[in-house]
Amino acid sequence: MGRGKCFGQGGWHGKFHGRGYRMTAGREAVINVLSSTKEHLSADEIFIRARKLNPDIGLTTVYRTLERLSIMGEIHRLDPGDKRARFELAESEKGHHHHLVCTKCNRIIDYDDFIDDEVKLLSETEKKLSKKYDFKINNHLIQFYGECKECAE
Amino acid sequence: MGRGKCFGQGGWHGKFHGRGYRMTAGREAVINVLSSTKEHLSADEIFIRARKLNPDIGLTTVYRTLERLSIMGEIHRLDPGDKRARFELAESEKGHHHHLVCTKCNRIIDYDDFIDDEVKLLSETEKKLSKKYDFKINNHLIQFYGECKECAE
DNA sequence: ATATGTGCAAAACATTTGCAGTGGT
DNA sequence: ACCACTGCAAATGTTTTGCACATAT
Repeated sequence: MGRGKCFGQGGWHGKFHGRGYRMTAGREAVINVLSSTKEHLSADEIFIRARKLNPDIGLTTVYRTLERLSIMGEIHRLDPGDKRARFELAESEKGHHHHLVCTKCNRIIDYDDFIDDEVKLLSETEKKLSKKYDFKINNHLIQFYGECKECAE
Repeated sequence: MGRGKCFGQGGWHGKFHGRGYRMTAGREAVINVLSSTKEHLSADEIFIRARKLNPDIGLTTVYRTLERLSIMGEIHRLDPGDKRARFELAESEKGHHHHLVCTKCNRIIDYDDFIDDEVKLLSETEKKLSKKYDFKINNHLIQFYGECKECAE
């Protein structure tokens, strides 16, 4: 998106501005938190870390920023078994991967092994399903559930 | 509850009894609700329907029954974007399928087309992942997100 | 200038829990 | 008779909302 020299790192300013939204200190803090970790953080955990970067930020802003980013397709929202949503930067930022979810401790492990075959099959399936169900597919979620090695009994 | 001489339909009585749990009127109502629909109902929706079968049932019992059934592996818990969990009988009861989730209206469409290729690839992947991450995989969730035809703009 | 973004406190919401009583085995 | 199960009401924890003010463009 060649739009000159003066927009912030990662083009975030442009991503917001281009859609009629504004880049603010609060949003920057949330994005920096998400950019600097591989963990899958909840809104509250993001809030705690973001406050270190910008002590003025409120939890409400974190929620609203996450919603905005989610609508923009820049983050993915994960809903594991426990009832707090978790968030990660979308694939365009971090590389495509799928998840192993531990049903005991709720840990989420990313994997990107064997992804190529999966993605190939999935995109064929997407095509067929789109046609058959007249459904516009934007995204997919692949998760395996089980017990991680720490939780194995 | 007249269950005749042996164990009730579907062997539910036996499934509970065999694990040291009891079959009760409340549980029967919840199971009958789940058995008689293809929809993905929330706890509250199950409660409303179960109350028609058994007016004495309480919402708490619905939640506790769903948790029990989930632990027993008899139902799957789905966590779509909105924040209420939804439930469906496990594959052993209903046939294996995957999901299309509409991000506008939260409708969930089951599909079982093209499932064979998917399942084949998935079970190979499961094997490799289990070994590599020392993770005991019990289940998987495949969902495509997008817009259903009613919501297409 | 102006509409978008914000923090705060209160509300909304699904889900869980404590407890005393009920009921399956 | 025993202990799992129950409903109720209250508690919990997350996410949302109303509002007056602040701020990016």
